[in-house]
Amino acid sequence: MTRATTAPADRTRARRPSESIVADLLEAAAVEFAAHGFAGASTRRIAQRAGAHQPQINYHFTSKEQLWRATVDHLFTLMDAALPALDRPGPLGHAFVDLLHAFIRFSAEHPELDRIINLEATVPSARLEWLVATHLTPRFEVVAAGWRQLRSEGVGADLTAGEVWELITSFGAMHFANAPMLSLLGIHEGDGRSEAEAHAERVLAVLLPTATGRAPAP
Amino acid sequence: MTRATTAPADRTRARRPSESIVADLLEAAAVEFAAHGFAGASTRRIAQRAGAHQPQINYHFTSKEQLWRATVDHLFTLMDAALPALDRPGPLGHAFVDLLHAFIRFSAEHPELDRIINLEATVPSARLEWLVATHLTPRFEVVAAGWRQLRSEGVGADLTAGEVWELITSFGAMHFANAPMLSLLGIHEGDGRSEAEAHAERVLAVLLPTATGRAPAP
DNA sequence: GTCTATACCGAGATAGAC
DNA sequence: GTCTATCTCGGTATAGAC
Repeated sequence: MTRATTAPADRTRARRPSESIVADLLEAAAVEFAAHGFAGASTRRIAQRAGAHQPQINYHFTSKEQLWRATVDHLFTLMDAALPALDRPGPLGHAFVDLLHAFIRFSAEHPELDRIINLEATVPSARLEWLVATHLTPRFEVVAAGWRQLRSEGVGADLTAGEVWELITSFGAMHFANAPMLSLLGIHEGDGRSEAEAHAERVLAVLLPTATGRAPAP
Repeated sequence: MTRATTAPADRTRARRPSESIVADLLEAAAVEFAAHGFAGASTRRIAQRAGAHQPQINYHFTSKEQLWRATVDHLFTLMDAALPALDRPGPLGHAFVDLLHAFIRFSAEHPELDRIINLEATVPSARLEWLVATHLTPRFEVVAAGWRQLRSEGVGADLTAGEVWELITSFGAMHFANAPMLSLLGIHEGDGRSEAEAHAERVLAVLLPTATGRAPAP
């Protein structure tokens, strides 16, 4: 493949038509940052994975740090597009169930976001502060308000909003973020779409044990 | 402090009496590996934190990789010393409750181990294979056998052994491993010893909702 | 066993031709 | 905007005096 011109084809990497380089760099950066963390990831490898040259990262993103932030922004944009709103018309419980299913499904398809968040979560840093203030806090507020409303209606397990958030982001997302380890352990049935739905039901069995016709599997 | 000899005191680091260097290096390595991952941690910083010189790491541990494995071994040794056995005399349910309390308490006191595991869990590697085969699989087998026994006695929520393992290691341990993020989010009340007990009760409320006089808080 | 000096490599970032 | 060449820095590991 790679075009058959008269020029030597054994170039380090075929020249790119310059169209989607930024998008390709963001996608490659998500994989590398998720796999090795900010410090461990290298811009050389990111560029190589995207079929670009390393200095193009500095040209398009100024610095490695800016590339990291753009990558996180990009992944959250993808996630928002995949999640339904919580304040739509109809029963809040149904909206909550749908939101959780969509979140788990997204975590299965894009484990990179949860991995990146977990990699930053353990040590204070400017990146973590930015991540929490920019992306996590606003979303937590929405979920927390929804959960408190549900609880005031007598629905849901006896858990605080914070505990619900922790349960969803740890137990819910870790199943896919840590898939390589769980696979070696013999847990993790397979990455099929049905696996995401099954896992969402597991989480819901804990959060909404008796609500809206939902019950623990027999 | 640091001894007042005639020699210049502004040495990079005071000379060590050579007694506990290995132990100090292991402790420093746990902190640095937990904070930055294997690739992101640097042997220079580890040595500096331990009050040693960087080449001493290669002398005592041969390589960075061997230092990492020794660090993991060390942390698991600490954990084993802090956990009660599951097959002691008496009701298995009680032993299970005690084990979980001790595990959560250890996770609160030594969040480094869970952090190191999570940092490796997301990408296949020789280190991950070693970690799972050497340390995780044997312990998982014990917990899984205990859980299946409990279930056969009609005790415990309707969860597989794998799901119980995931719940404990993610929701149970993440509360302390990700404390910096949760603190910025406004979750996480404080690191007190009572916080560990409270969190263990939360996990048990999910795992053993109705067993042995245990019930969800009113 | 400890410490200094250093070899060697790969990192991020920049300059400048194209 | 792209690409090559290169600067500078920090990484791991090793040699050899003490």
